Amino acid sequence: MLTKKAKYGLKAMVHLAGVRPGETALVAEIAAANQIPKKFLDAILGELRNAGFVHSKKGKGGGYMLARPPEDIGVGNIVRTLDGPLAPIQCASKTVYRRCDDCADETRCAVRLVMLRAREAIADVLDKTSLEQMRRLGAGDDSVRLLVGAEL
Amino acid sequence: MLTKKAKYGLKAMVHLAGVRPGETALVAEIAAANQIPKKFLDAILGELRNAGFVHSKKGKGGGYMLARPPEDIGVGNIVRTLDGPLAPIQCASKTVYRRCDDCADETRCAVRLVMLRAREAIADVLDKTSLEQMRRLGAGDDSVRLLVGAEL
DNA sequence: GACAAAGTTGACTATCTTTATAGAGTAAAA
DNA sequence: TTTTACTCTATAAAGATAGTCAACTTTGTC
Repeated sequence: MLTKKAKYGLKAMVHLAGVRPGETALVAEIAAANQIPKKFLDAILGELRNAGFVHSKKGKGGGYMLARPPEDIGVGNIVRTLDGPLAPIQCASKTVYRRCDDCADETRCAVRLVMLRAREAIADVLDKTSLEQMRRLGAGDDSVRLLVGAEL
Repeated sequence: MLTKKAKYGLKAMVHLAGVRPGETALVAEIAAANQIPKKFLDAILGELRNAGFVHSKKGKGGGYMLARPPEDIGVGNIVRTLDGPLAPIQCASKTVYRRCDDCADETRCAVRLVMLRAREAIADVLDKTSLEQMRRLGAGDDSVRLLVGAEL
């Protein structure tokens, strides 16, 4: 389950992908537009800044902006930054693998073997979708739908 | 992210799928074999019983057993029982859909539209894998691998 | 057959960690 | 000197786990 942190973070990133390049958006503005508690969003954007996804500027005319064009930002990596690995279980993660302490032989752990496949499936969606594609989905731009996945 | 509850529950179900039909397994036994805190497993098996996945018998010779043959139990439904919907986000769930309060027009919510695809991908793995297939994966039975998914 | 004893699950509480949020105030830029 | 991001602390809810005792079921024994 995606936490609210990642959900809010993704919404904020989509918002930022929607402002004209070079311009900034205020935290208060993003929070109001997306119904996100402002203080929480403060912390989330802080993390995204530390991870290098966004830049910030203080003072009048300040705010947040994307650090890179939205085509170059993968949705999966945003989620990883805020919620940790995509894998449903740590021992099935490729980026932040960690052995389960409650597993004698992990090569034969049925749960892990199934979750490896689940991880693969999730990553296949999130890592192949860019922030820009995600934004267009929400904008009702049908041209991306085929790229991202079948119509539901 | 799968909670420990679901992880432990799945391990217990695999364990139960491994005992001879008609026989039971003790909570203490399952807990020891899989390194699960016994008390926690008590509660988990209680939920699985209420959901109709397992039967329990008290007293000497008692214990837990599967309520149905493991071929008829979907991994996805076990996870749903213990952790709730598979969808990373409630508004993308098909079984327990609930509207996001922080979303004006959900048909245009970029986050939801991406997560619908993620949900689809997860369900495609977990709902098409039976408990028996999962057990065989862990048992090193290669014959199921092609059915369940590509080799990793 | 009655009854105690032992083996089990089941239910209720309590504690600790993580998630989600709020408040008040600090630092920097224009 | 106003406007904005940033930090620090605090609090409430949910998840994860342990402890205690109650309820039930078999099994032996007198």
